[in-house]
Amino acid sequence: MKSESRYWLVKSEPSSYSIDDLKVDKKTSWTGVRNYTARNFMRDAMKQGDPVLFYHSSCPVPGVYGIAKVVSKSYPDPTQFDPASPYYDPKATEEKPIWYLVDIGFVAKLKDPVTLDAMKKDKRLQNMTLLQRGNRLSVMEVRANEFVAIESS
DNA sequence: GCCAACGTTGGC
DNA sequence: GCCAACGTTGGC
Repeated sequence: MKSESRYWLVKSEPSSYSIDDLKVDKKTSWTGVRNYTARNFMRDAMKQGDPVLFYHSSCPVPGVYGIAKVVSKSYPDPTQFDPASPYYDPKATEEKPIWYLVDIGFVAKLKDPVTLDAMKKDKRLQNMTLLQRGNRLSVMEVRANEFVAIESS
């Protein structure tokens, strides 16, 4: 029996990694997430094939710029073991990793991004986690209807 | 560059 | 286990 997909949103600063970078790379490992809630989503809940909204943050026009999908099972984030990496975590060991990630694959770039401003004005999106006050999660779940509303707009 | 909101750390 | 201090995020 095939399980239902869940829907996700990942944030990235386009100056460090944009939807155009993902289009070129085809897929990338989502390294550097150092928040337990976001880690738990990647480690425990994100499954291969799950659709993902690709959100650009900290840029002139924040918003959803593309569609991606989960293309791997979860596995330990290798940057936690690398002393040269800004994401190095001295408390993590190969035997007892702390941080997990999934690979994200390119699906499509939106012809017109769905801007944060437009999302705030869309009645269908009022309950989105992204729009809740003070939310800073870099990986979060999206409801199916919200995903469709954004993908098809 | 400012600042509100939030997560994490560490002293007690 | 509390909570103040600190660091980070991210929109503006």
